[in-house]
Amino acid sequence: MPESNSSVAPAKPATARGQRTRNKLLDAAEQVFGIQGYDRASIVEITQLAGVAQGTFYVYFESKKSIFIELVETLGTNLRATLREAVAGIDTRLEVERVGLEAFLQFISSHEHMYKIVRQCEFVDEEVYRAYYTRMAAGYVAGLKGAMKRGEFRKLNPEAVAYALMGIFDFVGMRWILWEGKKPPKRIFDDVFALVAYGLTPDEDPRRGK
Amino acid sequence: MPESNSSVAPAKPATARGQRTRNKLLDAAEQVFGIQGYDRASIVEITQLAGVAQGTFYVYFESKKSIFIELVETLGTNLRATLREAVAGIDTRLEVERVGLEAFLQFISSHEHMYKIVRQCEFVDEEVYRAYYTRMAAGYVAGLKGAMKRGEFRKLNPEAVAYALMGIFDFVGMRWILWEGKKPPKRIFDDVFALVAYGLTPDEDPRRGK
DNA sequence: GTCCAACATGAATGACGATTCATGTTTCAT
DNA sequence: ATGAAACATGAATCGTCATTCATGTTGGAC
Repeated sequence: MPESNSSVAPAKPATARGQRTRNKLLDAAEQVFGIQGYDRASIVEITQLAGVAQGTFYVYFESKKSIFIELVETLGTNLRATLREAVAGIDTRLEVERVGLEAFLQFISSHEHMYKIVRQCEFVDEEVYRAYYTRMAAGYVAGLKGAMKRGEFRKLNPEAVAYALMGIFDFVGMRWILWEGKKPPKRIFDDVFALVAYGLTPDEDPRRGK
Repeated sequence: MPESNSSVAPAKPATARGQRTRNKLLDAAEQVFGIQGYDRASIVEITQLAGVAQGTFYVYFESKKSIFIELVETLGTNLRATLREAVAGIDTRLEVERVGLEAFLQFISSHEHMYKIVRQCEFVDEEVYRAYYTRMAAGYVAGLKGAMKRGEFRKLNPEAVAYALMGIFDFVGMRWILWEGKKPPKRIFDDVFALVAYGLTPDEDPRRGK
């Protein structure tokens, strides 16, 4: 039996040329999806930007949806790996938060299309979208639990805290990096961090806090 | 001169019947945009759900885009009004935060499509999208400044705090109301609030805090 | 150097959907 | 009651796209 295929998922490229073309398509797709959004993005535009013919797209990807999902999952995996590496070896948990925020802002600075791509995903494949956040949250929760157990952090529901912190990062990134086009000034960064660390309530003890 | 029109913006309805039909279309559009997303939503589907003919749509709206924008702006205006009323007359600012969070969660509980509609807006009209958040932030900043001046809140950059808090609310709402389908349990709500009020750092004074 | 799997091509197919338009129907001010 | 403005209709128009396919081209294993 010589393969029963007809329109199954394309195999991974077998040669270097194939790999190169596939990557060109992924890069182009990240641009186009990021700027136009999923539905307005067209395969024509992606292939043109990648410098290949329309049909070539289907040599490497099963569908418009499948390349999009691959993009989202890759971005998520890379972000999580980046954060993991950034905080590896840091021993105080509060410092982990600071460095994590810094690394997050850095990452999205160099992947300007992440936001739009991830948000579009909500409409393309809800499960993939949720997985993006639940996996991120899971990593977070693990760290938070440890810090709470050790008494480094106030004892709160770790998942609630994880989503709250992700929300802060997301919105601060949107406001400054996405809208302003640059990392927030130190003054902003420090104040966000102070809010996370100490909350809105001023300290009674004037020696601590700002 | 009897009107030079041909395809200008439709006038507001002049009769009660017109008003009713227009509202049916807006309601249907909220459903359809919220479920399908902007691009996948079709005028056919909106008019069918509203129980009118396709052509009727263009009696009241200039385009698919214009009804969508009207929806976003109305939702934003209503949310801001709701929050304003909810916190009116509350004198301690921390209590304002608590009640505001509560009211926010309540509002989105009864407008399950808000999230998706607002997020789609990023791709439909970026300016409208930003305005949604900048207007919300502006209201917030005003309140925060006052509380900081009075010493009720730690002195931090009010805009940074506003976006951080909006981020928290947004993500907590997404995680519990959107994904779980119900308001977060009290335990979650309280912990989110505790984080906002006191931060991650545990109190040295064991009398305060959880 | 040959040859074949892998890769590349771009025109054709088939759907779908926003908007327009020519034509009816209803409302209400007089 | 009545006529004109408002409102309602749904078929027709004009584009746009994802995906397929029949056909060429290429690289590297032997």
